[in-house]
Amino acid sequence: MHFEKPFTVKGFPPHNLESTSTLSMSQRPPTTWIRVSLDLPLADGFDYRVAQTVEIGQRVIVPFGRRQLIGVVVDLPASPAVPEAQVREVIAVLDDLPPLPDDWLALTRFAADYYQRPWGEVMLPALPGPLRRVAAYLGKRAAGGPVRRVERRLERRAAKAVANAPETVAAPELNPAQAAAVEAVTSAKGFGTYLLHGVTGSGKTEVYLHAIAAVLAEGRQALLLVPEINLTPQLQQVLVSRLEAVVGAGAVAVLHSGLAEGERLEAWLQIWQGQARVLLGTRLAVMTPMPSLGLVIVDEEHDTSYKQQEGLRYSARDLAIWRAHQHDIPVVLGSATPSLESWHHAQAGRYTHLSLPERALGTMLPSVRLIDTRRLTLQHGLAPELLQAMRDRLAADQQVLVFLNRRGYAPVLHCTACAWVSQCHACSAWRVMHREFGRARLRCHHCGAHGPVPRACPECGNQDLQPMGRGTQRLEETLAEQFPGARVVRIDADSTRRKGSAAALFAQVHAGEVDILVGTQMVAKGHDFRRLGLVGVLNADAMLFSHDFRAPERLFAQLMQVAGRAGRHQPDSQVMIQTGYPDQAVYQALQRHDYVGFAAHGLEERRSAGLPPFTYHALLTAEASNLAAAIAFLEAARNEAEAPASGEPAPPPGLTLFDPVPLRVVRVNRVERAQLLLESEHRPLLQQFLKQWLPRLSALPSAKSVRWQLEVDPLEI
DNA sequence: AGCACGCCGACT
DNA sequence: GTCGGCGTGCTC
Repeated sequence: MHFEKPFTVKGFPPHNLESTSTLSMSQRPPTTWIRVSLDLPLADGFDYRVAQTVEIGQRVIVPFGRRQLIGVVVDLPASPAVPEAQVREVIAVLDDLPPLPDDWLALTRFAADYYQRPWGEVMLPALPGPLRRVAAYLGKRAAGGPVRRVERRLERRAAKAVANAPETVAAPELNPAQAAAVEAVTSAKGFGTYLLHGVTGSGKTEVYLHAIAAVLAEGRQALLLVPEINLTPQLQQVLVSRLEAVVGAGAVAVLHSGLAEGERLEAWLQIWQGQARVLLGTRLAVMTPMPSLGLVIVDEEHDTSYKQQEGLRYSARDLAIWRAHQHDIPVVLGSATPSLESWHHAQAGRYTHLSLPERALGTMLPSVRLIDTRRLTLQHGLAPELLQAMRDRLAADQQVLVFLNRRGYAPVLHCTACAWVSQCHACSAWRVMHREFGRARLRCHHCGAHGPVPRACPECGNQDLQPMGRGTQRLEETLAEQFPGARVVRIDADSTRRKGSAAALFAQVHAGEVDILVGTQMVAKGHDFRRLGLVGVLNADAMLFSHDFRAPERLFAQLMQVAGRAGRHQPDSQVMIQTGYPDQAVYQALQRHDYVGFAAHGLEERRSAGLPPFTYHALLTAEASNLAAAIAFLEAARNEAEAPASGEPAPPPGLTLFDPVPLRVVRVNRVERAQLLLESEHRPLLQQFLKQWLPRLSALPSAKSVRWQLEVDPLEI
């Protein structure tokens, strides 16, 4: 995202919990009408009557039909928008918190407009659960409300706390490129977007730490976003050890969906009050009120996890940039493989490009070797050259990582006598063969349905059913056979399902108790394996021919990331990629560690094809029990745009509506899905069109028989 | 989205 | 005779 004009925001003095329950009921006359936003897909606001003084940003409990809901006061209208007889009385005005601040209201309002959702559907889910649940206030166990509960917990903890000052863990010296990056960010005056481009191991984290320390020294707050929960513990540790010694214990707060509700509320309050000064969190943290925000950092900015995939489909990275713009402060986007969107902005000079060209420890990047599998006989899917390299590395007491982004034992089971395959009954997908406790089972990765492996083919009775292809379980089995002396461990979504087991498995690897690590993309991010000398990549080609135009970009980022696990401490480390298409641009660029060349090539393709970042997309998706109904709705939606029924404007020139098409996996859980893509070179034009088109879609007769939703800036089409 | 009302099929 | 299926309609 890019913004031309900065705008100013009112300052927010830190709030103090002590004063909140006696929020000043000033001398002003009582309010009569309030407009309240609720978490409903209906309208932006509903009007109520109230007999006391109420401020914008306060939360209220209101009757809605037979229900009671918590909403946020967004306006104090002179008169209600509906006849007075329809207007009901507010049940309670909540004053356990100060009114939500103006800048937070503006942020959520922007997100609601941009992503085309009612305001309340953005605001309320952005609040910690207890603050938006009526039962937390009116229920039997409310006990003064959730905020009071957190206060009491903090008091108890403070009474018990022994002053354990963290030890001035010394900051390592910055290399010149790091120092220049820190200087650029810390000397910035006002809003600016900084694209920090540095390979894995080049020391981006150190730049973040210095920049954060600088804003803390000014008495301001910093927001650091990471793509995944898994990445918070190690970063939290670093932040605490490096920063809390300087600014005091409790300065670092963490927010992600893995926290219990109470913990989440506590961190959220600490940040809003200004007691906590650094917020480390996943995408949801971007909506936390921060009264003295001075710096925003988005680590691994290219990561698709920043885009929420349900409900409000927002991009936390884009909202983070908007927030920095709103507060007139710098925002740093860090990545080894920036998204082409961000790279394009940097090339055009809208973002400041900061580069960390070297590995901080001075070690070399691993060499990348492409193994052309077309004229090779593979042994259980492994090239002789890779097997030999593995033997050599193991003999040298190094670790080996084999990356295969496909979990399970085999992607499909098939009958050797007829055409039967293990198809899912509810989805248009194969059931994947898994080995669980020594027993084979068939599992659908889309709907989760599972069952035993049939003894004989259900079609022809043949008893010889064979797994086709291989997943991580089968690879683990093969490697255990091929390397009888080696300790093989598999890390994927299946082996880490139980809470804490991922951490335990990674700890084993770090402790050197593992020789060969088999893993999916779970192992690609963040981890620094000291003895790792070789990374083997299997079956990456699958992603090469995906229908999605972003697939090559994603493959490149993923393989760079996996490759980055190697050689951070081993001087002669190597990456071996098995491929049937070694001439593909992605692989050629990987071999040269050439992000810049790859990005230039990718952007040129995007430009000539008229794709983002040169155009903007919105995607209308429909689900129904049958595909025809979904398509019919999308056709009606397109007709409504092109030949509007009742004097509404036709779509402006410069906007393209494509044909409705089925999704790649058309049926999931007995629901069939299709989509309609909208494209424009001009973002405001697309926005304007959507705003007046969406209400008309709700009025279509076919809208009632399908479930539909609109996504702005979809990442997958 | 909920939650009601409402009008037709198999069961304590 | 009721429980319950989801169609349709309303919520400041």
